[in-house]
Amino acid sequence: MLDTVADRKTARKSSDERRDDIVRATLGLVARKGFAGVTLREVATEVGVVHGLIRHYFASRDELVAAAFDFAVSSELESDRALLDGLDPLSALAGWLAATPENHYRVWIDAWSEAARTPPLAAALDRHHRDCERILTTVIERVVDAGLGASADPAADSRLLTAVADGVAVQHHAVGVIGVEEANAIVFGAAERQLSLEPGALARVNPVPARGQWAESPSR
Amino acid sequence: MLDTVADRKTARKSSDERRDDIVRATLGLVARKGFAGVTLREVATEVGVVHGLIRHYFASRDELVAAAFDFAVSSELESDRALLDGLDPLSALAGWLAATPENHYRVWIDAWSEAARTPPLAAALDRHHRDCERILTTVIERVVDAGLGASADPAADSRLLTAVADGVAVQHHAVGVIGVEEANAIVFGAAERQLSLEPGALARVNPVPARGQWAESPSR
DNA sequence: TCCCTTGTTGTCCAAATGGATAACAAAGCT
DNA sequence: AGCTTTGTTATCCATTTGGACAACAAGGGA
Repeated sequence: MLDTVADRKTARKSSDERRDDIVRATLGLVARKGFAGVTLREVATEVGVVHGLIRHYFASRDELVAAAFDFAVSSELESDRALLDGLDPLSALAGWLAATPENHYRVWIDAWSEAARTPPLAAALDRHHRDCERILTTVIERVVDAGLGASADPAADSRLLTAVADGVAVQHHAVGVIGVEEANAIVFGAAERQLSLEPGALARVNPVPARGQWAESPSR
Repeated sequence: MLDTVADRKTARKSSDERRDDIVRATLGLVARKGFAGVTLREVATEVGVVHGLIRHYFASRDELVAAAFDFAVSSELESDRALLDGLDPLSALAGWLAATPENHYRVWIDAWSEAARTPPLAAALDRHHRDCERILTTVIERVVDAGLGASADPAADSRLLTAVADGVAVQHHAVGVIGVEEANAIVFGAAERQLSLEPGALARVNPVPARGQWAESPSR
């Protein structure tokens, strides 16, 4: 029998592929509806399968959202490591501090509120946050080593700038009182002042390297 | 007949009183379970009534949580205004920037994530955020007028310090990577640097005036 | 005191959700 | 080709939730 287009709908996907689709769809749904708003049936619909199938891959709804968050954490970390290498210190710093995409940050804001009620999520959040601070610390040290700026305590500066970036992201993504240019201006300005860079050093980095984010399921 | 203890359970509360109880209980529940996790039945149980009664005061669940959030915003704003008056500039600044209570901030973090899906909540959040920035701007201007510090652009400094405070609050309340002393130290340090205060000026304010928060239903 | 307003309860209902299970079908192995 | 594994579907179920409604009872005004 010919392998017609109509046959594709019965084509079975490999286990890994399907699992990946489900996780990605879940993550996208988390960004739109929040952790508490994710529904097995909605995930299934998005993937194009019956909701019972999800049970075949994940023992429970909690396990599913945990897997989705883990995926977000690791894929982000992966792209972050990639960002670090192969960029001059100032570009790396600017790229790290620049505003991240909408759905990207929504997941984190949701994670902040859900962490209090979901211990495994809290653990993953803690891990991710420390990783972020550590990465920024390294970037700061590179800037200092290159003689482009100064920092008496890179770890402390990293913590402060992380707070600024998060707070600005809230103003930008959640509250919506500032736009992306203004958000970047505030964060860049704070970093320049804190690290004794020449004013405008970060704003001049162009184009600002964009931090990665998970891709929507590519097969749909 | 005597007004015995047993009679109290049949005592009918005034409309305003009951409504207030419901709103307060809802707000407490929002802090613990998040906006999406609030259930009419749970609110009713906490207040000690049947869940159907809530419908008598609020047309829908959405209206209830909106009312609860409005209450949080206004009661906070009220206590904030009170904080402003009758305090010297530095104490006001320190009191404003100091870490706020746990359940207090949980509501805001939840609001950040829910605002994207609940327009009225987004509106209230926007209003509140601007109020907060304006209040801090005023405090900064008082500090400058008193000759205790400097600010080229109080509104911009207010925005930055608000971001720092929010970001630090996330690290403290949601992620839990820092304690309350460390949180205050970071925010105070940032403010001292940004406003050219003498180092330690804010940390020396003692006792730091505590910002108010809504009270749990007092009748229970 | 009678009555009307309204705070309050108890109960019912349809919809949605997470989970369980049995039948089925596509792959892969021998 | 037969058989086992496992991806997949179609249903079923118990539970929870927001909402609707009728009956009741406490207060307050005439």
